[in-house]
Amino acid sequence: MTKQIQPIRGMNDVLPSEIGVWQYLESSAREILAAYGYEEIRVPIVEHTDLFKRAIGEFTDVVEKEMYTFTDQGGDSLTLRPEATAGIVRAVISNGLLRGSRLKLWCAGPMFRHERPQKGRYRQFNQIDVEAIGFAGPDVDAELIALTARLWKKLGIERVRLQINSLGTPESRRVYREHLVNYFRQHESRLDADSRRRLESNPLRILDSKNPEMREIVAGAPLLTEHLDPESRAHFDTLCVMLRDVGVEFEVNPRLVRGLDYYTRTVFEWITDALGAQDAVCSGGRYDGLIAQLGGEPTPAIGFAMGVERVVELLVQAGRAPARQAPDVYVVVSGELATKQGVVLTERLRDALPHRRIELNLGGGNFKTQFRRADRSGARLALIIGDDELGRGMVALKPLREESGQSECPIAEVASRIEAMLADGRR
RNA sequence: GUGGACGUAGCUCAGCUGGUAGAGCCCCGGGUUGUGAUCCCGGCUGUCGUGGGUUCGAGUCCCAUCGUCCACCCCA
Repeated sequence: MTKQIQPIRGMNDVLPSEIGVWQYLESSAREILAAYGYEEIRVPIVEHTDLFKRAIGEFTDVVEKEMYTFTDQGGDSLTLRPEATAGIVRAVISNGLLRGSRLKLWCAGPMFRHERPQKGRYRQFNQIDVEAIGFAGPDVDAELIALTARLWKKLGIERVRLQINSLGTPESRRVYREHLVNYFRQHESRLDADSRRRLESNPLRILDSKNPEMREIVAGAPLLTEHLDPESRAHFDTLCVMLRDVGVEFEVNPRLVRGLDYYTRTVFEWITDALGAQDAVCSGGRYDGLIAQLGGEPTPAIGFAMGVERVVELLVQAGRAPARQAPDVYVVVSGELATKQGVVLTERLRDALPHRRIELNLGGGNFKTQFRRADRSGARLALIIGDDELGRGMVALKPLREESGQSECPIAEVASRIEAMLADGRR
């Protein structure tokens, strides 16, 4: 035996037994996005490293230590995308799609971050990413959030709640940041090691500390919401009113800070208590400055990313994982002639009943074996093709999920007979 | 990057204080020669994660390494 090759840490296979939930989530999302007028865009998984550095921020954890970066044969530094927005914005600019037009786009696929894996966090993970470009809001903010609420409802997910906040403009945030740093400096002796580090790198994150000992200091800190510029204040107030008007419940969390540098004004996050330490299921916000920062016309925009693995886990926990698709008919063959005819008759059956799942027994096996396979497959009907029956121009049909016995029918009528039996036994 | 727990057949796991491995499920065959899910009988599978060390002897002790899980950091 040669040595087996191991899978890469933090990268998972989605097996056929699990794929049903994924498809359920994807098709539900696809449907709702289409209903809101969003169009799919597909962009590369690899981009120039500089794109992410400029978009996400040079000194964020994602860029500093979590990117899969490599040099290609031409000597360029490339990176596997750690998030989707940067690539989508780049594509919009590269293809000249801006020019005053307004875009509603979505994109789904894998992202890559070199982190230590844990529950709900993997090195290759999937996101459904939605972006509305060219809208200043707050109406689009409200609609986008309503879209996500509608998706949870459609999926039957209840263990999520919405938190929102406003980060204001870059200017007001900078002013606030100074207030915050001043405040924490006064209490520096009481800060834990992580928080002291953040004082330099990202003071806003101290507000988000999970250390209970930090709670008191954090509680006394100045709030971002108290330092918003008037326009951001109005924007946020209107958003809150709109959300109430459409019946989306939310909490304002003045300590909600996003990790990526590009966010401005509205930020939101759907969180759950069902996934251990990883509580964010879907989050995003407004990034009014990013497009200009990447070389496009200054254009306001908002977007969010949904963690597919996390939502899949919520669906599984909620018992919303669809059952594996079983065949409608399993074709059992007996005898040399019947084995040959089995292929032909099954193909004809597929012509006649294209919407039915028909599984032909392949690779031989005696009757007992074939029936066992038929049973395990979950098929509702067994179609029996034997040399005896063929000699008389007949085949046999046996229901596998009910008591009623086996019956014969002429080959010419088999399609309509199967259809009748399947329709008959329906729930 | 840091910390803790764990790695025994395809899967779930047992294996006491060291004496060269077991159960259930799955899979395959059989129980009158063409009929499943129950029942009965039989059968297959493991370099006990990997590499060293201690020992007459290690799945069982020690070290290292890889991997999994959970948490920190950070994030979807």
